Amino acid sequence: MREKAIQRLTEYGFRPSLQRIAIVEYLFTHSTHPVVDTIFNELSSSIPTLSKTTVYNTLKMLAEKGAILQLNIENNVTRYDGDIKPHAHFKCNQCGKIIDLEIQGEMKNLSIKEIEKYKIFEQYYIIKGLCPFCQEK
Amino acid sequence: MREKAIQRLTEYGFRPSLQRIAIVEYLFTHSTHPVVDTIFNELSSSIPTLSKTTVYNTLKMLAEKGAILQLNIENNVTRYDGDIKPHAHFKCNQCGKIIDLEIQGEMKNLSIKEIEKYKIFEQYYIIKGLCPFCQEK
DNA sequence: TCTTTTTTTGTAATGATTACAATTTTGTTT
DNA sequence: AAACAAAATTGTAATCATTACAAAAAAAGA
Repeated sequence: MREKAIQRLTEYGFRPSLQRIAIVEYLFTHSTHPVVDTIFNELSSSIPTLSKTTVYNTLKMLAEKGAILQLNIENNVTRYDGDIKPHAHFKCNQCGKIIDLEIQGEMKNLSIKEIEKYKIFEQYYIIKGLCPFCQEK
Repeated sequence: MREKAIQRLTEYGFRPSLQRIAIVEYLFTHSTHPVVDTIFNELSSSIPTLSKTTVYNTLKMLAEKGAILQLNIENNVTRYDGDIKPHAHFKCNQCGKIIDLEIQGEMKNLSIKEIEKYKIFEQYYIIKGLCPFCQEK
């Protein structure tokens, strides 16, 4: 997993520093759409000098170039995802849980007018509503 | 447009108060994905007693029930959209502009596994990258 | 009209994110 | 290797959108 993290970093033109590798590796091993605070807390034990600013900056930087996905599902927290294949996220308005929904077939088949003129770094689909469990109040 | 706003409100079980009508009507007449501040400022002249909290609360409430769309494209501002047909938004990482991208064909054709178990209130597609203009640096 | 409920309002607090300058680390050149 | 330059990291302080809360106003019901 560490190797994969290094590969992702270099592939997108980032130097694979200790901190960056740890952050990307964390995303690869936790498909939980973690927030900055969680990532920071989890990594602090292995990298005691780690600064939260570094986590913020690194994630932002990586997302801007498309090396990871920045998910703005709620309006108060930013979540991150190491899986950059286009996919969908369901947010339950009741219990707040965020569920990955698998998309069958190619999401790229969405025929968007003149999409070839745009250079795409990130893309994702957001669905909000009530999850099966919360529907039975 | 005022009538359409009232209709949208009652349709989703909200009482059509002066403030609510104005807010929804603003969204209907401005497909610019406005932020709370803009809406508040624009409406203040016609409703001098309007409170920003009302704008916040109203928009949040309406979005939670699917009467309008809450767009969390950037991680620092929430935008709103009166158009609740599923559609896509492109955010240019360079110039920051948000562009509506028309989707041809039914977005609902996205075959998501077990989607019928979920009750959907809001859904939208987000694409980030470089717009045609910014690509020529 | 009186009472109850709903909506709106204003201020104060919260908390995630960023700005910034200093420090450390890494890479390069002589 | 030492010295220098560039890049990355760190910590603190500031910013600012959003929410909490309680009071006031408006609307609905009796």
